[in-house]
Amino acid sequence: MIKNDKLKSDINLGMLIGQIHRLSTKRFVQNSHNSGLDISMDQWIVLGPIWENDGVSHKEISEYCLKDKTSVTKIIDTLEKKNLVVRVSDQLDHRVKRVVLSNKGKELFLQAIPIMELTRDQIREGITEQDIESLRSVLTKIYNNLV
Amino acid sequence: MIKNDKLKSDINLGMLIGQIHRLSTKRFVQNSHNSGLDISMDQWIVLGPIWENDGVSHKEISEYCLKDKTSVTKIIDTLEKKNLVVRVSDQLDHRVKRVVLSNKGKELFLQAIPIMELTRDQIREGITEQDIESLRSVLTKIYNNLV
DNA sequence: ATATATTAGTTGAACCATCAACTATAAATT
DNA sequence: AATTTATAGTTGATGGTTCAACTAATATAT
Repeated sequence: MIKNDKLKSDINLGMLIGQIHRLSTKRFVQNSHNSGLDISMDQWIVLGPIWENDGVSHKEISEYCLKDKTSVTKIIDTLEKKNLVVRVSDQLDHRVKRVVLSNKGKELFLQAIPIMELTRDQIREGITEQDIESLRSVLTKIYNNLV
Repeated sequence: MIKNDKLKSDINLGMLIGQIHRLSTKRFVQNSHNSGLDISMDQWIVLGPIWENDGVSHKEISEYCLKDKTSVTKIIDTLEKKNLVVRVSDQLDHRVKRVVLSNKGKELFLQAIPIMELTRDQIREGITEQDIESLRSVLTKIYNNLV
């Protein structure tokens, strides 16, 4: 049953991607926890553009992180609850909200950088730069098929 | 800042994988919906081993699908609510629960197969078999680093 | 044979994703 | 200038993931 085997192999590829997504997220959170940091993968991802560009809007965060605006709203809700960021209304366009890092947020982000690097090294152990580039290339093709 | 660029590129790779995971899931659900089927990606994934091997246990589903046992419990909860499967206690080992497809479940699964194939074709458009094999190879290495 | 450890599955809480419907504001149309 | 349309962000509902703690049953050790 060639057809069935094909189907199965696709399913497995999809499950592989899903599992890697889950496991790498989990590994980052575990590494953070082992260093006494309380941060989730998605919180880290959303903090990134705020760190790079203090006062960036939800929409910009959304585009940068490839996340839905609803998800961004909710992650910023929890970041705000944890006093890591503050929302500020734009003075010119009252629809947009700009997000600013608190000192606590800056501190956390700085501490999380080496954790991210550690996680990357664990994920990439024994994998060549060529492998990574080939991975990135195929993933980009798939991404473009889906966008 | 070589170091920062490296970090950024890793973040992007992780976000790319996350986004592909989300988008392909979304595409499958949309395609299903367009054909009048009500099924999520994870429900489809869990139905797979039950279809292949009627009466398979939670643990076996969990291993096959690379999903946590908690997730499996909850997905089967919703499958059962939708009358697609039934849980049956094992007669020898009273800890294990075996999951059986209902007729409605069989019917849905059969209808979903072409949807999955369509989704695969959309995802793989313009991508060679070699690309896929190289993708699978690198993903497998990453997976092994994380397990 | 009894005590201990392991295994299979469940529950509740916290977080994230998606959808649809919503508010408020700004931009475009006429 | 008034109406319509588009944009930015929020809310509530449903589903999936993880963690930690739990129940119930089996397997192991002494």
